[in-house]
Amino acid sequence: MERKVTIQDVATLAGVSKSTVSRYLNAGYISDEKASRIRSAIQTTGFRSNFFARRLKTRDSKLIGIIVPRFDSYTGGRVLSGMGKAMEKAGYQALLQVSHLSSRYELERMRRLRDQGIDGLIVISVGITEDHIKLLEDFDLPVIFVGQQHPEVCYFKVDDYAAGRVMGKTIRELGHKRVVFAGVTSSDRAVGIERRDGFEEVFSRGNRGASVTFVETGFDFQSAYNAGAEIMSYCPTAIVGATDNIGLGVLRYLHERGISVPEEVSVTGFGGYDVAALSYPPLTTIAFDYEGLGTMAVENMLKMLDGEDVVSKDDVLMQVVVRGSVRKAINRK
Amino acid sequence: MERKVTIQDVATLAGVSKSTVSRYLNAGYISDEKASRIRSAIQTTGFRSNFFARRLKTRDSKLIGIIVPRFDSYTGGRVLSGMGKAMEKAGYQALLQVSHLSSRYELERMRRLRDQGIDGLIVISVGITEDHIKLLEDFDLPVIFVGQQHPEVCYFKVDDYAAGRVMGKTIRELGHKRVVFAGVTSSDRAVGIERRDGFEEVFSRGNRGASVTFVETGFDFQSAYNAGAEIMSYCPTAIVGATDNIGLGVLRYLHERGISVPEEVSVTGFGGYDVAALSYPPLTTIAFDYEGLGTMAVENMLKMLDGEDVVSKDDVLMQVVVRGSVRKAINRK
DNA sequence: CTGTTAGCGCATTCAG
DNA sequence: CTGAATGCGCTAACAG
Repeated sequence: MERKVTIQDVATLAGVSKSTVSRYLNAGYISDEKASRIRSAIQTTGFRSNFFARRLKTRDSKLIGIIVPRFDSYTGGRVLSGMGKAMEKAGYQALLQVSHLSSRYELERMRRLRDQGIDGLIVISVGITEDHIKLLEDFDLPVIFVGQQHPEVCYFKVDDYAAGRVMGKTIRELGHKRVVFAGVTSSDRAVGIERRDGFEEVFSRGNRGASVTFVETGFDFQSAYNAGAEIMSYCPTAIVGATDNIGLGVLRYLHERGISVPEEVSVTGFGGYDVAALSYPPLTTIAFDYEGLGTMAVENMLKMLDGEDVVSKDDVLMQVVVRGSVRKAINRK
Repeated sequence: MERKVTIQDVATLAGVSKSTVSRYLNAGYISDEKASRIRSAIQTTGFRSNFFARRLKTRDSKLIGIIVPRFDSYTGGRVLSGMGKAMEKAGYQALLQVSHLSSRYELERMRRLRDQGIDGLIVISVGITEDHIKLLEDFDLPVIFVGQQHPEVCYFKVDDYAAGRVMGKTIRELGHKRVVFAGVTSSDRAVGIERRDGFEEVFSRGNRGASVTFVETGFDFQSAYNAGAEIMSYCPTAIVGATDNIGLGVLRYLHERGISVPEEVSVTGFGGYDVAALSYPPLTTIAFDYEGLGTMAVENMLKMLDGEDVVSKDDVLMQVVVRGSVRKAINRK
């Protein structure tokens, strides 16, 4: 347990004062001679400045708190990846917390992170509630939400409503009439409500004989798979999963039951997970630029940290990816 | 920019001294009366103790640095997930960095993290080199490596060699003779060398007429796909991918070329990615308990932090998962 | 260009 | 049980 070497040790060894060393460290005015003496003193002592002492003075930590719903999620991974790039470029680090897809945990993590000396907080949220707004009142640091929206906060997200509409248009134009929308809890506004509403809006309006039945599942592959029987009980010609995971779970169910896709029923998802290209048949989906979303969130956080104003954005790039899992409906009588 | 409220403010408002407040905060001796006065003072001021000041005194940060190869990787996500659970339980947080699958970056991140006031460091490594060992010499904090091994460090990993052997046995028993092993760079000891060596050892030894050709690809799906033509040029009856991603990439290539699996050629992977169950046909693989690995790494880090000794472990649970992508070889003349 | 002097906010002796 | 005093290691005026 060797004593930690401090800036003082370096100073005495180099025969200068603490402040001179500090200046050396922080690009201040230094004569070449002393600079080199200090350099070698640091070398021999193996000095490394104390992170906490420094931060106690300077007031900023170069730390951004990030809350993700899960670690092992495709979407989260992509968003984080985009965030990582932007943070790295700016010399920031991530302090990570997981909400386990729970609003309660999310709030708890927000509170905890706030007290950890971070400069800003980014929450990949599972839904922005009144409790969030209330909590934000005694936040003295910038907060950005990702993936969900609320008029009173700064957020960045994909346009789930538009995505739903695009999907509605796609399925409608293929002539499908009996559709099951396999979605998630409406406590998730973006995925649970917006995608569904967008879909129904375009698909149903003035579409004679069209019906869309809602079946609720969880977010994971498995729970979608489990809902397979219920879904099929409605004899749909198309099944729209609210996420690619759901679409894939359904696909698996159908495959095991020997129900052929897309001949007997079309299946789609949302998200653009690259693994969705590997299923059999490959899943038609709407691909979002999650990485871009992450980058955008961080870049705007940096702006906020810089005192600039930022405006929320909910129309991150997306793209319909039509693959083998859909075809024109055969509307039997 | 309202002044930050400090422990002093609370003290004066409550009519006690700073130290009493500090004691209140840290479970010291306090009279009930003062305790409640302090409680309400904290309430009204909205006091929150300064993270950095606290850490400057107490010397520990409850922060564990973690380096992952990528954010958007299945394996990394699972390991992180396991780590997250264990850290949470112990009240630790993760300071995250990405190595981008590069040894150079990995070293750089290790250095950076070391100077960030973390209590310990866990590196999901892409390969432990001499530079790592050298760097470790002036590390004054516990370091654990995950996924790779080296006699001079503490590490936790799955038994890649054994996994290779198991796969070798599996393929051999199915009667395959002409095999292509689609692997990765040998700079990755675990995945690039151990899995391959284990496979060859069991598959080739005394296996009359057996041959295994090595084709190098990257870690990602796409580069495996790109290697498809080269792989097939050897006319294998079985293709063993060093990871599930590689297996899936190959599968995709074959599917697009109309080469049927497993009728014409068997394909396998390593890892147990859950998406590998969704491919067509579902991929035979060896599943590792990555989440358990992550948990184990953190639990042992906590031990080290506690001054206990820990021993490296390289035999994390694994399990062969035989799915539709393999069948008995038809060894035509 | 450089040394001296003050704290940053908190935890922790040490006397009461 | 409590308050006063001290210092963690560093940066930032302030005078030279």
